[in-house]
Amino acid sequence: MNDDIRRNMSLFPISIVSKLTELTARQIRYYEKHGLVNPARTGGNQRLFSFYDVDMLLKIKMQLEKGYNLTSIKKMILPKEQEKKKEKGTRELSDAELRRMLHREIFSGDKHKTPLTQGELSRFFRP
DNA sequence: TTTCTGACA
DNA sequence: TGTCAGTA
Repeated sequence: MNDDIRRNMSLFPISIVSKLTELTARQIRYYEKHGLVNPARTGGNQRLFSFYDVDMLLKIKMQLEKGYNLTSIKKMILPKEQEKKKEKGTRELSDAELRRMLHREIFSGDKHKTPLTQGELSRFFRP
């Protein structure tokens, strides 16, 4: 299995993505409506987000914190999304490492909350 | 129980 | 953007 597949494999529901990105489900759905992310759907019409989507949301959040409004961000990100999908990654990632990291992020009881920031996730694919 | 869509404030 | 309703 290569990185591209892993990156685009849909894995988590909105609740998980919400925790990972610290965005509300409302915001995530709103961004999707505006085409900033394109999660897959389950048979029951549930959204399934991939690492790619999560990374994208983290970038959006970054810009938001920089003071950009959604429409500016949309113009910045939508064109870039096309380029990125063409990029080729050859890095072999450690599944164990990735799972440990995700497990910590997803199931950590609010004790040692370590929110992900832009790049934290993508570094597993592009060292 | 969780998520989904649409709608109002 | 938060939140409520009515579903699936």
